[in-house]
Amino acid sequence: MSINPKREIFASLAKVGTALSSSIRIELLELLAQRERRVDQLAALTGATVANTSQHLQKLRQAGLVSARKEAQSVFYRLAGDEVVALLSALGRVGEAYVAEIDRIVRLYLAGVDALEPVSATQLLVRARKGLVTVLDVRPAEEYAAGHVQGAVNIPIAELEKRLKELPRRKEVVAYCRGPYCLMSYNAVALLRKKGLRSRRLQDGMPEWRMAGLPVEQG
Amino acid sequence: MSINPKREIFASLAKVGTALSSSIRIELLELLAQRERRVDQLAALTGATVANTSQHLQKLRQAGLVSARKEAQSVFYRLAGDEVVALLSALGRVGEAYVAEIDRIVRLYLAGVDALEPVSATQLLVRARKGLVTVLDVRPAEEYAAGHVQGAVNIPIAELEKRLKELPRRKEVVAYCRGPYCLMSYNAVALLRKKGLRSRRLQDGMPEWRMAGLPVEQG
DNA sequence: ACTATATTCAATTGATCGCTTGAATACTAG
DNA sequence: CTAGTATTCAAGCGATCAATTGAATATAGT
Repeated sequence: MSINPKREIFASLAKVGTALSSSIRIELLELLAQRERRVDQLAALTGATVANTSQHLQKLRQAGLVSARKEAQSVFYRLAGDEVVALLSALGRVGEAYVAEIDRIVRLYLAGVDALEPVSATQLLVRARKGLVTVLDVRPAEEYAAGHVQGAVNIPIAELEKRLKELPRRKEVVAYCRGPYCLMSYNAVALLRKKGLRSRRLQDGMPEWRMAGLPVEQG
Repeated sequence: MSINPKREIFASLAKVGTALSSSIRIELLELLAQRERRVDQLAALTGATVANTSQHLQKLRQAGLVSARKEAQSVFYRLAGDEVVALLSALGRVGEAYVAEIDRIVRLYLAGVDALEPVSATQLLVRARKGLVTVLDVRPAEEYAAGHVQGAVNIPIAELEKRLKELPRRKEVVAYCRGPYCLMSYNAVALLRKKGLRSRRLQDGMPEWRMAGLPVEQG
């Protein structure tokens, strides 16, 4: 294979990315995810001018994200396919989960960066064996059953507020979930602090814990 | 919340889109989907300067797509989470399905090879457990060591022709590499077929396999 | 043919992006 | 402390992008 076709593929994917780099275009895609619409309708809904909307739509079409159908004077745009819906969904998950959500939680509940300092796995192991901390697994019960940190208590994040009294108030609670960027433990720490308990996150989650060869229980 | 929360969400999604609007950043993400890497390693792999690579990585971090871990002088970057793998995968799917340019590239470089139906992950899992297929990992040895499909044999693509006799001829060989746009498995299938073995590609690669929670081995 | 409607095209301006260069910072090893 | 390594920062330049404006094209109704 002589030339590097990967480069060209990345460039093409980057064009799709570029199509997603404008908030107006994202909004257009969200609107088109509901049903096909005319240019002027989209312009009215987004508040942009018709010409501007038209240009954005053409960029989206060039990137292969939308397609157009002409009827009388009007042009109806629609999403090019289900893959685009999946892409929007994936984008939403990443965007909301990692940028807005963490940012919101951090600003809302956790003043100061130091307050967020996670506990390392080795620290936790030592302190848990001394009985100094409560280890809290906030994942769903079935994931807990498949394997959890030795001695950890399982209270899924959704039930945490109701079952607060199961946690001893005098010990610090170290919460963990699926991994370093799983949000459940952030929310758990936020909630516990709000309720007056001392709480921190485990630096990593279950996969990393297991991978490090640290003690795991099942059931 | 502020005046128009929807606008803010679109804006934050557009930031993620902007992060995906550069071919270098896409390539960085694909590389990081394999495993965490240092800045200078990524610079060498992409061919960009270290400073430029660093700046791109910071944009990715700002968008919440990657995170960094410092060790000694080095900074190791990795994907922020599984959602990012899903996003990359969705991006690739859109590209594959709808972008004419990618279609052209695929036709240009992969004629005759891409016509072969790929094997899905679940199909492979079932057939591998029955001993019906040989699973072949054609990535470099170090990537294989960092994690590979359970039971897979590792023969890097460069050595495949010399080490053909290591593969049983009566079983079908299912080859995989880094992901849907990694070309090594295409080449592997082409070579194996030329040599008279039955062979197909795995539909996706290692990152998707891992994300699906399918069995992975290390070492 | 004439007019109204819907969309696209073309040209412009200000802003942002990407890349390079050279320096600054952070950490390690001796 | 000094030298070496890894990364980031800051400034600058050319290219690209977003939005506006005004005109051009296409279609339908009269």
